[in-house]
Amino acid sequence: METRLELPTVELPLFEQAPAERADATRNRARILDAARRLFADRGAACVSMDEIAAAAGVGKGTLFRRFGSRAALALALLSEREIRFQEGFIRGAPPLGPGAPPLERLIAFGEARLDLMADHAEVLAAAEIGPARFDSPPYAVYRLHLTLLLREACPAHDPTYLVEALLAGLGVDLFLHLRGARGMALADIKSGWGALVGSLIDATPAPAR
Amino acid sequence: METRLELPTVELPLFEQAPAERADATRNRARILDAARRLFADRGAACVSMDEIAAAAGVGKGTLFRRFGSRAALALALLSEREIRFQEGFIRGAPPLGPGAPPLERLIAFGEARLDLMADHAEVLAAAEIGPARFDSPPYAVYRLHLTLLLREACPAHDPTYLVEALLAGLGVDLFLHLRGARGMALADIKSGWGALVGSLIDATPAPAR
DNA sequence: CACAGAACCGGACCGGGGTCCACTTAGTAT
DNA sequence: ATACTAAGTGGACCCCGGTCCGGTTCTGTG
Repeated sequence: METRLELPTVELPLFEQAPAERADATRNRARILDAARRLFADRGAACVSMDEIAAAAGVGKGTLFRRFGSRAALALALLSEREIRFQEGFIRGAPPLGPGAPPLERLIAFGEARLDLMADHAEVLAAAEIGPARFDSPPYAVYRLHLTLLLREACPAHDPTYLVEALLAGLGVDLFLHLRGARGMALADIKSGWGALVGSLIDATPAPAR
Repeated sequence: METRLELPTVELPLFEQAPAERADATRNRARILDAARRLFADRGAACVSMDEIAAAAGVGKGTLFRRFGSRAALALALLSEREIRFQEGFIRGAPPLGPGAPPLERLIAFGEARLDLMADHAEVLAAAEIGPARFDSPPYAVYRLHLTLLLREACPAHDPTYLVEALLAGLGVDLFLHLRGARGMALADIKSGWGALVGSLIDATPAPAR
């Protein structure tokens, strides 16, 4: 509770990156990621506690949470590399996933790629996209933007806001696990279901010509 | 560890309901539900712990969990009355929600009624439909069946399995809360989004005639 | 090199959901 | 009325994710 005399320093940061973390911090981050990756692979993500990861990384629990903030964020970090590849696929990649193909085909390809991603990393992904916070994750925001653009292009008649979120809900991890598990669907079935969904959605636009 | 001499009594139960719980158990169940309802209403479902409910009900925590099994199940029980009304609406009620209207209109009405339900009880519902277990809840099974029948009728061309689940995902509570909160959508916007979604879906069927 | 202070560290701690089990009690059979 | 038993009870206990804070270590500065 003291009076500040000096004016707040005017920084001209504009895109200055985070002030560079200390060497030991970087080392610990790597250790943690390694340990987590190993434990998750060995015993299944669901059966590994944060304490165990911390112990395996030779690090205190506080450090672990200081670095990653939450279990979900740690899981997300583990997938970031794969996630980035996926995003680049639909942003800059080759058609039909990337630009160049008609929107419907890009939509289908997007869903199928996302389904492949889930098939490969369902467990970790399930740990990452947990709780209502999943809607605020960076990947979700990217997906949302991508689908919004595609839908605007494909069926400008509708306000895409709800449509986008509903479609993304159809690509959620826990739904995926439910479909694969309790409902016994094969990956291919889900893919063709997705195709039917977006196909119908877009064919139905009162398009001038098909 | 003693030998049973008499043969096991042969009951002829076939649909006999659960062996009738003891009087004190019934009384405690009522107390718990009362306490939970009051606390949820007063302070918001998210801010009430199971210990608090047990204490307010004058009951041990063990009892609480023996009766309801989990926090989610307790929340579900709180909503059962309202839930049953909703279900009767679309099973036996008047059109367009109930039988008699064409499937598309029933689908639209179903979504809107479910959205109303969520708007009224979002908090408790969010406590009830949490985690992957939500797919196994009795209401979910009823919804699934209902949508499956409607879709089979409306667009027999497609396998409804995935479609049903995807549509239901678009009516999930946490998506709802996200839309209302972070995305700032009004209830009416969501409803019209739902209408557009199922509308497109069904119009698109290669129907012989509309 | 010495220093200051920010960034970092680790593990004790917290609250919450869920489980366990020794004890009590409501119904039942005699 | 009495004895028996299965259902019921309650609170101590466990594990887990997440927070806090006193002490430590790195790194820019003089």
